[in-house]
Amino acid sequence: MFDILFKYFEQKSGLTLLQDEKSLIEENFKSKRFRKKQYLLQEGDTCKYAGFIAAGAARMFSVDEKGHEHIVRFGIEGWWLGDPESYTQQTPSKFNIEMIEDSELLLITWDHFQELIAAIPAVAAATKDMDKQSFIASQKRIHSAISLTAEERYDELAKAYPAFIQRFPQNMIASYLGISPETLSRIRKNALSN
Amino acid sequence: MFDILFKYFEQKSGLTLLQDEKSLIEENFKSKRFRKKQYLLQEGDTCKYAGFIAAGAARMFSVDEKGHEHIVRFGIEGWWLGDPESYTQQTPSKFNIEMIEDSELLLITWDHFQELIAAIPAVAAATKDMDKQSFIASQKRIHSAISLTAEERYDELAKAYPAFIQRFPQNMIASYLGISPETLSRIRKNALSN
DNA sequence: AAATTGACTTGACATTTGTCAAGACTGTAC
DNA sequence: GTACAGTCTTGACAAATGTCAAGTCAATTT
Repeated sequence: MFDILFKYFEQKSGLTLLQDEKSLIEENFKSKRFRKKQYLLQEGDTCKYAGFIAAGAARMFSVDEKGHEHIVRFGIEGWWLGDPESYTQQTPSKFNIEMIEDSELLLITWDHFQELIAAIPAVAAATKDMDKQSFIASQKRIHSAISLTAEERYDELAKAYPAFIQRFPQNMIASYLGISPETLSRIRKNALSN
Repeated sequence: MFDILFKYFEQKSGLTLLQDEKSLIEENFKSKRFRKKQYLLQEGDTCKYAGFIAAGAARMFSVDEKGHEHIVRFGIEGWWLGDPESYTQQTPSKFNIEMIEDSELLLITWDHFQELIAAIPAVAAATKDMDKQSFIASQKRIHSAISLTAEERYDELAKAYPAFIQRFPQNMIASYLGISPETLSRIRKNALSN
């Protein structure tokens, strides 16, 4: 069950983990099962754990005054969950993280993560790479948001992450794109005739 | 002129730079003046240098098929310029970086930056922090883009970066927010009566 | 000083997107 | 098997935003 995590660190870092290092990782993460609709983080709470998704899927979202949900991020196997701001600074989060499917998460606190980074070069390198890639991906999404129409944003998502389209309900995809479910339904309808 | 850069590394890292380290930094960066409207990076070129803004201001933007510009990022004194994707992977960029004012930049190639990171703990720590903060800031902007109206996005920007509002022309602020200059003009007009 | 350019505003109108309400359909719970 | 909740679709209409064109103003150039 930790294998996917070891593989992640090794691939991202380009290094190989020693047996000792693997043991250290296992000691610092704790594995936990989540049922669909269960929360890893709720608005107002501090993000105590970052979670590596060994299996399953989740979403991070906010809820506005009108009760509308806005999905900031999806996560599937091999991705990380957590509100970076709340996690690194231990401040209350504005977001919720909820499982979309039954999931298996590997959890770690900020302090334990810092220990691993200090002790294991592969973890340090992988983390660094992760932050950089996250930033690059975010820039792309910002660029889409300010420069494309709803339909273009949908097409781009379908192309970049086709798995999302099949795996997540349409209303969540709409929320992720920042449009209403009705608009997305109409976009998809139009697409058929093109 | 390098003082602002030294201060940046020290503040971000919480460490103090030794004299040797300062010298090493000076050797690896090169200082260059840019006139207003001059480009640091043009679409299609590879982002050879990252630039630390010692003085001045700039914008990073794309141009779509209709000739419309979309500003992904602003930069002012103490901020960095560069397309992270193009810079770290040395691939052609989709963006342009242009000075909004006469500016003084401290430039460094990717390879030289890696050398500094390896040699100077304060630079390594500051860079790590920078990536994390950039990601957090990006997440906030994504959240605004998908959940707020044009007016709310403007208000948020005015609150978070009041300096931008005074310093940059309205049409650029509009482009940054992903709205037309006319819409921003009307938003500002309405705001007066509230 | 006259001409030119760029930034901003304003009005009229078009287009996109959101909202509300209703209905079809599916899978799940009881 | 029936009821129920969730998801998606569709239509009618409202609201937000974009587009085009014209005009003002200030700064810059000639």
